[in-house]
Amino acid sequence: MTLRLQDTLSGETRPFEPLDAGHARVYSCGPTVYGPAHIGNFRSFLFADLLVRYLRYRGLRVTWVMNFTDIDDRIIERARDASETIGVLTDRWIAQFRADAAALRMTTPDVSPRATEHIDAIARLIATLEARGHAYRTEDGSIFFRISSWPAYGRLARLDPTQLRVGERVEADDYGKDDARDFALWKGPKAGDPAWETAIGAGRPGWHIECSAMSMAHLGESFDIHTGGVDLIFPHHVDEIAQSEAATGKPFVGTWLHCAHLRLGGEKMARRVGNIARVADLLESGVSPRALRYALISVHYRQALEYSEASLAAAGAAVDRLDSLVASLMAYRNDGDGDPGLPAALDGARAAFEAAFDDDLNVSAALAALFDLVRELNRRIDARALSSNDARAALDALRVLDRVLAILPDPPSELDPESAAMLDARRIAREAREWARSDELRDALLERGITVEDTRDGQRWHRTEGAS
RNA sequence: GGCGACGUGGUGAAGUGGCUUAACACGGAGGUCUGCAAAACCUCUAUUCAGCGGUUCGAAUCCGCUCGUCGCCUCCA
Repeated sequence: MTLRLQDTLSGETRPFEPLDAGHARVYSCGPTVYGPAHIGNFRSFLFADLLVRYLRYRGLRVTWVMNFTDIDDRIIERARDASETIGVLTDRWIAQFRADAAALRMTTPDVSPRATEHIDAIARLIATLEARGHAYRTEDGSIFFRISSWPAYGRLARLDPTQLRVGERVEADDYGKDDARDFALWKGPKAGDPAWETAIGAGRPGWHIECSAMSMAHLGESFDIHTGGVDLIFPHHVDEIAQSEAATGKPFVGTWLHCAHLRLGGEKMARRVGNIARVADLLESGVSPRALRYALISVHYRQALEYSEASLAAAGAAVDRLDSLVASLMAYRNDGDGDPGLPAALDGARAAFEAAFDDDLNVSAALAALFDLVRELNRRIDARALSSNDARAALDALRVLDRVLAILPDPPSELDPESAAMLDARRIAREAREWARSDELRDALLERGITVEDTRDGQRWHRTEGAS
């Protein structure tokens, strides 16, 4: 069995085969850093994270590029409002994004290019488009892509150009183009706006061309996978394809993957709607970052996902169940011969897990396989069927699957000496059946953020989620 | 107006022609274990897959219609 992915452009689900055998090159449209990303944005970034993690789990080398759009109208506007430079503003929000991403255990991309650091590459790409007759200039120094020069335009979005409701959402055109459907590659200089002096003149890049230039700069003119939210299909990705392929004459991307929206209150989460939630705010209010990650990744990426307090609570409970199992396995001690059925159970779970992910990243089915294993292991723990070595092997197997999911607790760090002493004192009190003293110490440890539970193997402890 | 997606239990959600009289998680009810607590385990919790009609030996799964929800239609992940 191999990984099969559903490509937005062709609509087909087909086996994934990288252009270079054994090396997958992936580009993900990253955030525009004019403010903090919301968890709907993060759903699509975590979907890309899951993809990259699974490709690596499958033994592929992966080069993952996720850009920062650090120049656009909103950034200019915000910087002006705050009387600061766009560099100061975008640095701040990039730092915030990285903190949020780390909290959610998003893999750090191999390259995180910034648009403003690729101005020359962008200018060169535009110059090529001009030379090939796909672009034209307007009086203000802007350069547009001429859609009529590219017959395949719009195929990704399956849009009929004659049916577009031109004018409905298009603001009064600031830049004056030949055809309403043409899009800006380069925006001519405007008083007060940042501009760069380049071989194609002064100005700043349009949005779509950035992603073409940055992906090609780091992954080559043709690469394997391009991800983003469904709302980027049109116009962003449609335009990327047109300008990239018009410039190079080569196929741009092998597989397009698009993540469905996160919803809140039945509607797409969007600043415009006002129904957004932010990572930092949620963590501030005590939400466990792993529960949030679980809530955002636990549904198939092409399925709209409703976010709510209840879904977050359910995710937290599911994560707790995993934590309990991990704690049980770590505390487990038994000198017996071991469970002859264990290897088959572990292998079966792994096979089911992989089959699910191979099927276009069916994470719900993969989680079902994981939780089937959880119940199976708990049963064996209760029955004292495992040996100490079995418990270690089971834990190792869980950690292997977790290379993809990244939802298990971190291996526990050392306890501070004082807490360790309290834990030891409690053990002694329990051996003396001094229950009041035992309960007192349990409460005191809980106040220090350490939850203690008693098992046949003695005490086991874990750090209380959200308290650390 | 155009294009597209979706509608499965109290909730989220797998399953897309027979292996499923429907995974898994959350929630609920009862039980076991236990100094207490917690966890865990066991049993139960959809004769049914928006509605109607059709195809088929057989449909949640294919086709048609109806109803409903959501998304995209120029810079939103």
